[in-house]
Amino acid sequence: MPYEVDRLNAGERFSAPSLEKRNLEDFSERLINGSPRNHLWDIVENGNAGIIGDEQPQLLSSLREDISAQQFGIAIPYASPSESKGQIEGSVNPVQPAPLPLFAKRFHGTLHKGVDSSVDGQTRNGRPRIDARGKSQLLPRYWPRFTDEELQQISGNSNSVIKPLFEKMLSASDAGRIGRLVLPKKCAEAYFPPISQPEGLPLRVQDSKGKEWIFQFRFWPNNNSRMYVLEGVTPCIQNMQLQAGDTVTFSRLEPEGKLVMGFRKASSTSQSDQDNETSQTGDGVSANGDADLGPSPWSKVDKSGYIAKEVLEAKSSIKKRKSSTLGSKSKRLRIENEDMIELKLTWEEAQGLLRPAPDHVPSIVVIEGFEFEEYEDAPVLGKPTIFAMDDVG
DNA sequence: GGGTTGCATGTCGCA
DNA sequence: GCGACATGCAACCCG
Repeated sequence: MPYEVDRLNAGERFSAPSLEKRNLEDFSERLINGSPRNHLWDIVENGNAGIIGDEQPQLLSSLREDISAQQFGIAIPYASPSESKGQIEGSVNPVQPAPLPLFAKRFHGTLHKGVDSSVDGQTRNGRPRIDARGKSQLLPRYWPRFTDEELQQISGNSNSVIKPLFEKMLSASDAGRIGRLVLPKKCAEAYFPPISQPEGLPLRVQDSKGKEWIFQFRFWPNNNSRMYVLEGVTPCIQNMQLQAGDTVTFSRLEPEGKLVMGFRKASSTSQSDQDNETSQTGDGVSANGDADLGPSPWSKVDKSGYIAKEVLEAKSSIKKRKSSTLGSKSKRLRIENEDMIELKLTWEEAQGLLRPAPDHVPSIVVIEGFEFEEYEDAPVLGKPTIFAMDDVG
């Protein structure tokens, strides 16, 4: 799959310490805000009917919730009229991946695959428009961290492009037997069809091995807000042998519009980065559920975190879940500490990924003997953009 | 009695 | 202070 890196010159550097706080905030917001709107733009521009066009009548009948859902398909992102309008007006890359994790080191391996400067004009500075400030702002822990291998695996050999949407670490209750996966509100509202009734609607999701699941996407009234959940996820979670602390990822196949659910084992994330070793269970079934699919890309994704755990560990995952002595809070702390380590590493790496926004000349500031380049505008972070070609190239 | 469902409540992080 | 989220728990259902 061809890749491009927007406006990234590895040789150029951006002086991170010189970033003003507001610029960093701007920067992240621009990244974050880009995704949902970009997707809507895809739909509007490409006339993408999502998966509805070829979906089961049963599913169609369930999509009574909203006319927009019927038009755009299950995977429609929710966007307010104003947001939609703003997006249409915007100049975005039609196939730009969804929110880029600011310091996601798993993109690291992709970044040197080439630079295609020909697309610079598509997304000015590679940044989504910056209006709708604060809207659709996803917490960093929900930013998807996909490697190119992961993306390729999900999209398979088809011409589909995969759009990372978000990811979520499974809590104890998510991975429990109740079968309810609490969805981050902003993610749910951004990437799932809008629902007006608590009953919600069925949502068809394809897992990483192509198996399709139907979850009930719904919400509960919660104070004056909503709490979005996916119900009926237990079979899927058990099938994937997930447990609390693991991460499920949501992405979307374009142009089909299919929601794709992947996962990442918590225990393999850090270890895999150190080991750089692929493991697969003895029976040929990797822990991500890719059973005997031949040389699956999962099997070679050393850095992706999609690394199989030992088969015994996998088999005992349910028992372990019950016997886990880690409280959810302490587990969360532990995991977030791991993220901090990851963040530190990636920040160093990110130094090489940042470059100043064009048309900005830095002012040199000397602080304690060190020279810093100070920019008024936020840096541009190179990121892998998957682009698809149509019939005419 | 066990499982499921729907809501309430506590905690935490962010503005 | 408020919103989001994790989880507790009571009500309900079903075998």
